[in-house]
Amino acid sequence: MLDKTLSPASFEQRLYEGWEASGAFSADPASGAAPFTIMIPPPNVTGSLHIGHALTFTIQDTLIRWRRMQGRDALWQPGTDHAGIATQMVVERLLGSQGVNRRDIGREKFLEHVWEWKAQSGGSITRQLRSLGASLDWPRERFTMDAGLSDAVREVFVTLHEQGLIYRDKRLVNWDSKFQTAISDLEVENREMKGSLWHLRYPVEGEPGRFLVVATTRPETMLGDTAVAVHPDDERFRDLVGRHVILPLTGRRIPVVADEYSDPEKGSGAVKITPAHDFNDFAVGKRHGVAMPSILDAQGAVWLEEIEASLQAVPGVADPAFVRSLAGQDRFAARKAIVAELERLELLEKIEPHNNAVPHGDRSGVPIEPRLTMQWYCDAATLAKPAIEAVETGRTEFVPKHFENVFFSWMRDIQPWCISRQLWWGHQIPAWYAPDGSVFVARTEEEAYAQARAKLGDGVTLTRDEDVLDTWFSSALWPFSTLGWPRKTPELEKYYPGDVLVTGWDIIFFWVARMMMMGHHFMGDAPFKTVYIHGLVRDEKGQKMSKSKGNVIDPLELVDSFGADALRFTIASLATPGRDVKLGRKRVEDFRSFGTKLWNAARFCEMNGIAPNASFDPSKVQTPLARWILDAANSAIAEATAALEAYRMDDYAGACYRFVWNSFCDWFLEFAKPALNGPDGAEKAEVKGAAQHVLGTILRLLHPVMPYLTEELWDRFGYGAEFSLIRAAWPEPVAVPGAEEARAELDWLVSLISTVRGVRSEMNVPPSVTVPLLLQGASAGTLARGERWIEAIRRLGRATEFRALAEGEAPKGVAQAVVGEATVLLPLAEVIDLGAERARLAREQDKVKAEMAKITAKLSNADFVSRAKPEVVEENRERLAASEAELARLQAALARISD
RNA sequence: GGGCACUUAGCUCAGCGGUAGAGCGCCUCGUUUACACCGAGGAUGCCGGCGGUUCGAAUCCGUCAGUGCCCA
Repeated sequence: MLDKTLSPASFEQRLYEGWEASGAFSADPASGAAPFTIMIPPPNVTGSLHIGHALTFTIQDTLIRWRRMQGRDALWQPGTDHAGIATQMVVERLLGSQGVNRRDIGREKFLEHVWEWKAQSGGSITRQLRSLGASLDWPRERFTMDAGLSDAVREVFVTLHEQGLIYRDKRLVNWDSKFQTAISDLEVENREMKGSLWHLRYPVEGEPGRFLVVATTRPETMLGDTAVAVHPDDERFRDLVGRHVILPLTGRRIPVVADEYSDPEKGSGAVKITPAHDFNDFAVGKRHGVAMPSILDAQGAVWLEEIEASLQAVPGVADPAFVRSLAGQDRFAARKAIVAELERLELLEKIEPHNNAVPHGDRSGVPIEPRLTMQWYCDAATLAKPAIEAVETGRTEFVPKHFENVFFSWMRDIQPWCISRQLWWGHQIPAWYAPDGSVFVARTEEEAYAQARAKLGDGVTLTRDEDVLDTWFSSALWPFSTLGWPRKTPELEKYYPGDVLVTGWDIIFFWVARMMMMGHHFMGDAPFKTVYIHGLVRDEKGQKMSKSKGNVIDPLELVDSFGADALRFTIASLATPGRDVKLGRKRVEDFRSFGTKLWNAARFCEMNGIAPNASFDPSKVQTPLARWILDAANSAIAEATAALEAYRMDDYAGACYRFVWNSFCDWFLEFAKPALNGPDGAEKAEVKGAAQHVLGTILRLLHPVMPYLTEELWDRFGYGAEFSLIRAAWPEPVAVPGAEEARAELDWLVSLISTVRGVRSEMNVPPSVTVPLLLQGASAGTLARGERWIEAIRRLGRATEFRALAEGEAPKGVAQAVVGEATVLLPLAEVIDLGAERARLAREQDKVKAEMAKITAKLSNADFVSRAKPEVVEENRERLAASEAELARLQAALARISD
């Protein structure tokens, strides 16, 4: 016997372990079944499960479970990425708390600590995913630093290098001065900051007393200025182009150049050019061939080595001693000192308040410093081409489609991808340097030495590049590296390309773009056919969840409180493609009742001896009720399947919800009660047969989104062996004889009962009062139906009998309502207020009249009749006729009580 | 500054050319033996504004306004 209340905690863990132990999550490369593959976008190994994960993995698990039930050989590839910066940061902090600095213990020792950390606390997310019910193929779990995946990384690096698609270059990078490494554009977030615009006076050479005023948000960088740019059309500065100004403090003589980058509307109209510390200035500097000295070191402190030689004393303008005093000062301290010095020299024209977007490292939180360094780059533009083409030709499709624009705009303007990172944790770059600076890129050190000896002779000593690769470099290979590439494996053969990548729109550039670039280049095909983009989870007010705001909700806590199924069903119901999901505890609490409803319906079935019956044949059913519910189940199956095919989790959940609650519980079980309470016989047997069949269908239909509850009921009822629902067949519509007539009959019955209930409620008839239903103008068919359903009508319509109004019978004080061709009279002389009933009927009439007026207006429009589709015109004619008939019946009803 | 999305019942959102919907909330009623995480009934909308296309527009097109996001 099922418990009176549903308690998910009592079975979730047991079921998960049962599935896992039985191998239900495992793909089988040897099977002949068509594969269905989802590559988990590998979460960060340092991460723990947050609500955004719950969203994305619920969607993925729902798709995987559904396809598995459809008989596909489902592979859902689990694993984590090694998260270079994040992991190194975590371990450094840990060591720091023990007073250990990584530089003191050295690279090797430090990496031992990282692996130790990983073994102990890394990947807790994979354990947490289990409580969500995620049916990942755990024995296949991979980590981007695994040996196999590392081989893939080396292979890709060397190959791309050989092909000229990976190269070293000295360019500006986003430098994170906290972690002292280059980071990607995508790891930079712009923060709107209140700052200032400093207007600085640069003395014009050869014209004492004349200044060119430049406006800057970063006065400290002026030490590295090598030009001033003005707009070529700007009359104010035309005579200065080609001449020079004296850079204050350093005394350097720098040219005034004409460049369209300078915006005459902004600031003073003249802009200082610091090529080594600003991306725009870098471009201007390149155009004009000026020097590019760096003036900050890796920590963001003033560094004079590259400008020392050019320092020159200029009375009242420049003093090398002051500049030297700045050496080693932090960039922000230096700013203060420089501004003060300029002010003292009266070279500071003014300071304006100014808001600007300041780039910050998304992990370090410190302002990013553009820095000119030698790094490894990947020619992303070349790799992007086939990926762009795949989306253009529809070989890879985005759902929803408009996200393709985001993808295109990024991919078509993609910059060289800086792939080296000045970290210890990650894939060390397979490049070795000879003392003469030659670079040898090879799969192994031996190979590198072989190359080096061939070129430089025996006895050469190589040192390996200290840097590691961007974590995304290895994640980009995930769709094939996890399958064994570069080895040719059965898995690679069978599961590449995958079917769908599921991720949020914020990650299009990271996973989607890079996986596509590498997939096309190395596998000759896109890594997935569909990219399903979902939204981000926000709080109930639509705000982004963040620890600092304190508005995060913990999915594991929600699972504890309401069960994994409730959380999953809530997420599915709210997951409209591409739209952000506003989610709070309350929403999950509300949706929990759906699981309870299903549980109780099952419990009712159990109490009535409804049990799995394999010999039940839905094509043989006779009763309208069985036919009707089986037919409705067919519709639900069709709707749910279509919704899943279209990645509409909300529609899928909605279709299940409506069928279970509104069709199965509200009407079917209620209509079944008389038969179930009645004597054994063919009718009862058939109702029970239909009930068990439909309950089984419901469990299978809901399993992808509510795996635990459905499996528990499946097992308890004995629809199959323990833990077998996960592998049960996805329901298919069954042939139901006489479905159309059954639908007509049950629709009529529902309409009759609803109408009677409505009238009673409006007339304030207490439920304890039961009355006869007297039919005026009812057809023989209707009367026969009433006969058949008398028990249900009594029970649900609070009626004593259902019969035709006798000839000459004229009960006083009736409430009336039109149902189909008939009018139902409820004799309520004792309880009814005739005035109220008249008013009610008049309101009904008004409604019908308004409806008629609308339709009449349409039909009397000649253009409508001649131009609209014939079936639309016909439909309106029918509706008008129906309304006219209803109005006539209402008028008759009113007349009946008017005297 | 460029681009994208959104604006429908009190709230959260479906619908995207042919009778305005759901869930939650609200109001009324309810010990009918599955379920109060329930049942029955009810109210609530110039579908952001203005133009246009169309026989017909919440739905298509322009435009304006507001909101959010991405890129610069």
